[in-house]
Amino acid sequence: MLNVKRLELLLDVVELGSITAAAEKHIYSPSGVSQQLRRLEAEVGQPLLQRQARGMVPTDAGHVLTAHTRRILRQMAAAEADLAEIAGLNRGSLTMGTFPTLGGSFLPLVISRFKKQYPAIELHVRSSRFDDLIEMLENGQVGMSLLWDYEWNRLNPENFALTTVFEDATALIVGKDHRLARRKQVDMGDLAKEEWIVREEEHPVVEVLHRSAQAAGFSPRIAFHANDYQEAQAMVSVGLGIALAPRTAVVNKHPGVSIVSLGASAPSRRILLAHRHDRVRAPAEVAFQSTLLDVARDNSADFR
Amino acid sequence: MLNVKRLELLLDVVELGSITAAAEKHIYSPSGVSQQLRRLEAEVGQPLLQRQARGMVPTDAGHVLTAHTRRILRQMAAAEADLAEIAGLNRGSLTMGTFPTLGGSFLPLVISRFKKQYPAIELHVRSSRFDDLIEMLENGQVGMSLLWDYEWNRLNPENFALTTVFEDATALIVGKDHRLARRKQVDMGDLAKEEWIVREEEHPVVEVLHRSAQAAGFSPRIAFHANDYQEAQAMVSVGLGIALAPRTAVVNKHPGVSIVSLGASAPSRRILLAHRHDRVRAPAEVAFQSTLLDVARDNSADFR
DNA sequence: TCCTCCTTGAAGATCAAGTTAAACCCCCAA
DNA sequence: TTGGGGGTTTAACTTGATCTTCAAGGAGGA
Repeated sequence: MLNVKRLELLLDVVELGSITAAAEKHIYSPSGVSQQLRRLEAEVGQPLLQRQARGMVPTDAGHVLTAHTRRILRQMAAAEADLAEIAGLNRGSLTMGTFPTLGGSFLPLVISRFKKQYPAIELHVRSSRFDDLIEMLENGQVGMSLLWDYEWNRLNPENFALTTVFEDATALIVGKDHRLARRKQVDMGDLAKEEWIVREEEHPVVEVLHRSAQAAGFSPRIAFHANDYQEAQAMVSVGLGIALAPRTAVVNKHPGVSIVSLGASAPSRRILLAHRHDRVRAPAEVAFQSTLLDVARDNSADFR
Repeated sequence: MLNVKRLELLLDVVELGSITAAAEKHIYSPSGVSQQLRRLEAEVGQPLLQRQARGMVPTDAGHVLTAHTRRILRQMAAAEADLAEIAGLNRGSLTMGTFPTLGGSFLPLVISRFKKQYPAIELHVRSSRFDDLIEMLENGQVGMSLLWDYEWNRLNPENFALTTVFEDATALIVGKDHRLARRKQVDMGDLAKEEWIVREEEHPVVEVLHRSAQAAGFSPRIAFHANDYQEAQAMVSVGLGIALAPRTAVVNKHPGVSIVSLGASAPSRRILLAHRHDRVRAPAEVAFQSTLLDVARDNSADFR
């Protein structure tokens, strides 16, 4: 295959009219340029330049080759320009994962700001459950993903590079007419007599309830198993019981309920952004992470 | 500037799906390929490949770069092909295509003048039918070719670079004693009652007849199918019927016929010179084109 | 669990791309 | 004829990129 550097030299010799001029342009010695041209002619098997008293004149083959060289160099310049565009975030795409409660509250804020800031970048979001997110991260279906953990089952930072986005407190949901509805904050210890509405058994918030109840010295009585936080809020609103939920899960509050802080008496979950350690990240991904953390900082009050 | 060898490696890794496969193709060690890719990524300042459990997948930048690489490599292959062609043709030869009617009238004038002007250049002419000419253009058997089209089936200028040489009017051939033999010009409308002599059914001039007859409001009655214009003229001369022909097809007029202009009442065909867009043309080809256009200009009166 | 396939890193060998220095060629002027 | 100046070429050498080998490490499948 032809050597592009040599082609470029040929082009400059033809355009500038002499080996010396081309050598100056490339900060080479004339001798070096001469040798490269000789090799190029050997490669193509025919003379490309006619040595004349005053400089060089291309042969037919030289003409053809310089014309092709212009195209090749133009194509290479185009390639570099395109790469610069991607690095400059005028182009690119990224795919990220999230889970439902954040997909319905925090993430839309991030996406909205990111799209405003980098309108050219194609953004794909996949919402799934925890185990699927881990799998998608591992096999590369998503480049990064939002995840969560509690203090008793921390994610191992050796498996993924983890960045804490914010702490998502556990809040108490009570009916509008409940005796605690007006309180700013209550303690788990005050709730020993209550009936509870929980998510399906294996849902993590159930464990939050059991652990914090146990810490407060009682064993919760379960009145109802809900399928999602909307259903849970509806049941709370009609007085069937009270419930726990991550703060972000109830940013869209049901009109018939009140949200009360539990302070430090209930554990919070950590919201994390994860990506594979071995993955060299594209500029678009780094930019997205930065936007996401900005939004988290700006809106931290709402999730407390 | 990007290193083409590395680009080629990237392309092969992407296409073959693994570093090992690309290394085998190039008879390199996998380690060497891995190192080159790493350097390429360092050069462009961003990841190009995502290392995955099952092989490699290109990033956005990787996709863009491989696409450009294909073009660059294609361009370089074209350069080498052109050089090989020049080398094989002993400096300054060219091959062109034509079709019979021009090969028997216009083209000899061009060749005669060109040989006088450039005696050192070897000239090859291949005469063939339309479809073969297209194929020979595409696979490089001819560097340029004369072609023709009518207004209802124009050649696509995206496929070939086209230069109009001249318009070849459709003329009427009548016997010496025919009622219209003395006329300078007639209209298709005057020919509704005539018997026609045509070329074989799929010949384009048959379509010219049907279209212009239909435009003039009649359906032509066919008296004879001729194999070439000489035969057609002979049949016309004995009064079997009249015929249509491109003006250039009857520059060598049969003594027993008269040629009458049809003005705008019959469509003319366009005579074109075509060459491949991606072909950088040798000086000999450019010179030939220029001579050809000169001859067309000088002799335009004869083809009208 | 081992085995296999693949990728990566470190260290060294090799060869092409550059250098310098000197010669050469051709035209031109004294 | 001779000398000088533009330019190119050759020879010999240096250097650094590009390969290799060897070894380690990771992930999937029997």
